[in-house]
Amino acid sequence: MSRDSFSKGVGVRADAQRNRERILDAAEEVFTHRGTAASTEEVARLAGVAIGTVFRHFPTKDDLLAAILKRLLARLAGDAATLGGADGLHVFFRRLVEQAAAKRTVVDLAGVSVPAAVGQLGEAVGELLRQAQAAGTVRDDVRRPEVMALLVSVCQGALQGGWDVELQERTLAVIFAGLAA
Amino acid sequence: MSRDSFSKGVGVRADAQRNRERILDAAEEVFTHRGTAASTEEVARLAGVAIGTVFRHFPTKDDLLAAILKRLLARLAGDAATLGGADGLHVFFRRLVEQAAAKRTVVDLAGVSVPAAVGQLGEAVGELLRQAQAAGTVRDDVRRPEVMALLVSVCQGALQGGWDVELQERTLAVIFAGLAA
Amino acid sequence: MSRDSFSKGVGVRADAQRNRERILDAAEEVFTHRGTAASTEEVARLAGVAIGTVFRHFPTKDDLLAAILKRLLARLAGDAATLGGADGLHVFFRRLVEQAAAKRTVVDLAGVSVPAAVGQLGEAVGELLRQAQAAGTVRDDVRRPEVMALLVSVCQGALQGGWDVELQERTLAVIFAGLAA
Amino acid sequence: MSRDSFSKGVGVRADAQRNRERILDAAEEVFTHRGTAASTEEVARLAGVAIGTVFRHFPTKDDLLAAILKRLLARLAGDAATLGGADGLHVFFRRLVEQAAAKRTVVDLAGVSVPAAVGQLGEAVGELLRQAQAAGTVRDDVRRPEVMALLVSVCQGALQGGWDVELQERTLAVIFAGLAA
DNA sequence: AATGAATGAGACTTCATTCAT
DNA sequence: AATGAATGAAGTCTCATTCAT
Repeated sequence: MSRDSFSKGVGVRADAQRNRERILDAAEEVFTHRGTAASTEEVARLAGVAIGTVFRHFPTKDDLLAAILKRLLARLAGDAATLGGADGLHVFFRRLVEQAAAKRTVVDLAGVSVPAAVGQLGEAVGELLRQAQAAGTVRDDVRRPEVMALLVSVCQGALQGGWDVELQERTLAVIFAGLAA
Repeated sequence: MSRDSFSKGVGVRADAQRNRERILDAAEEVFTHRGTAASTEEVARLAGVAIGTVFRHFPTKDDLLAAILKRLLARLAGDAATLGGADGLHVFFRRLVEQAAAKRTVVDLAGVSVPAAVGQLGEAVGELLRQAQAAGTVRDDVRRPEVMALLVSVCQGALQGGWDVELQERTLAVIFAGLAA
Repeated sequence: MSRDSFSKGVGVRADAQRNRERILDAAEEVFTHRGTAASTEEVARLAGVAIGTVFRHFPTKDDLLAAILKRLLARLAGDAATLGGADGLHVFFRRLVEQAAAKRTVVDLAGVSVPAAVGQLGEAVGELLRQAQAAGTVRDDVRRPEVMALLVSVCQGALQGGWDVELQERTLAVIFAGLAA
Repeated sequence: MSRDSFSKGVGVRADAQRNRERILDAAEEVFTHRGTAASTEEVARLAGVAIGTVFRHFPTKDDLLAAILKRLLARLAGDAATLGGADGLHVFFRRLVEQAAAKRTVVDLAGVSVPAAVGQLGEAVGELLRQAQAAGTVRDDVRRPEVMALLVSVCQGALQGGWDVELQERTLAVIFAGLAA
């Protein structure tokens, strides 16, 4: 009956876990493209589960949104951790902006409580900043808060106007110049 | 304040105009603080009119949002027109960010049709940029599109994190450095 | 000032009367083409008066509908009075059906109180029937109520399916055969 | 009445089906007596379900109206199929008129999309006509379209004036005479 | 008598959430 | 643990009717 190699109890949990992921994936896809106003039912449909299942895993729509944001931030922090060196910060910056231009997640998620999650991202960015300053790519008096602020700002901006690649590069160029030693 | 130079037979119109303004003010207040998802009914309540009156003036919620945006942009363009000189652009930039930090309007209004209005703002910013470059405050190869992009970005960013004055200044400092000759 | 040859008081009344007619014409046009669900405001627009004027003349939408119906029936009764002879009834019948196919009035007006007005129409039809029977065109045992019923029925039917001229003729042919001696 | 031959795992469906029928019944009752302008909320009330349930089953008021019409036509076509012989057409005709006199449905439903459903009814009537002509009860040159037209007409007429049984019979008598050989 | 802005009840519809199966 | 039907509050919008000018 249970389709796992372990006991029933564990089997069920595996199922549940699988559903949880599918729901999160679907939710990211849906809210990312249609904004947070999209209906939870559409998420369920895309995830291939019934609406009740969504609410069993995330008792509230806000819980679902928060979970997406948390996962997204964790992913970004992971990305950042793989970078480093003189221009790790720059690469991360650009990468983030590219993502934001394609998705709406970060923006619309504003308002959802973002407890510790941002903390992780902040630390990762701090590390990149430290390395860039050590390499002399970034001025020494630049501090983490404004880097974070610029990061968030440009991401938000990117998904507004319909930036093309050139505009994105010219905009980043100004910021990179401002950060440069 | 101005009572108008006519007075006979235009009485009702004056009332309607007064209501129109009250509705716009209320709408700006409401949507600005709660986002565009706030209800039209709340706008009516704050404006002190019945819901039907709101819809008589703005047949659709989108019409109302568009009207707010239009008025806001006109106001900003007007502001810009009074500035100039070496650091007119910088002043305008900072002023805008301060406003955005207090309001949500600009952000959430994205998606609403923004016909010619943005045109005005773009031109005003272009003029400020020209003057700043003439005065040598801004590098010559900087062009209007990226200035607009940065402007929008930082406004968006400002109303996310809850920037304090210091963070705002440090963030703008990076951008101004990036723009500098 | 008053554009009539009599006293001011009469002048004003003439204006009001003119408005009343314009409103009735507009209402017939509007309700006839869009059904009784059309808005009173549209009637006012077509009549070229303000909505308040419509309600001054007809305190209720139902009053307006009743007035249209009354006028329509009076008109039909007048038409009938000009006919007669062996086939006056047949001509009237056909004429009515043609009208109904183009308008919706009679149908949708069902439900509105139709006090004495139908009386007039009934009498006119009764007279036509009498003459047709005198001429031997219609069977003697046919009575007014069923003629009225058939009249109403075919009018209603005509504005449903989209009858073409041929179908209308074939349908009337059956009824005329049924009435024939 | 019938409990269905399945029973496991289809429980909810049975409930839903039951509700669907209750809503259709309620809707037929309501729209039939008050016209299509009656509110969907009243339908819900009479059906004993919440308003949301009505819209879950019929996403639009028009969908609900169309469903009623479809069911009504199917029922009529079924009735017709059980008849036949020399006076099947006459019986069907009379039966339909009796129904119409009590309900408003057929009339007001005009305008709602009536896809294939009418087709079924048309065929059934065609068959009755053929049999009546074979039996010599109806003239050979009478064709289906005018029979349908008369059918519709008299139904419409019946629910206008408040026909009593006698008037109904006298009216049908004229039509039957017109159809007779 | 006319105007037209304002009113507010009520219509349709959506959607987060609950709960019987 | 999953399903999906049911719920009902809330939102947008329409329109008959009132009333100040």
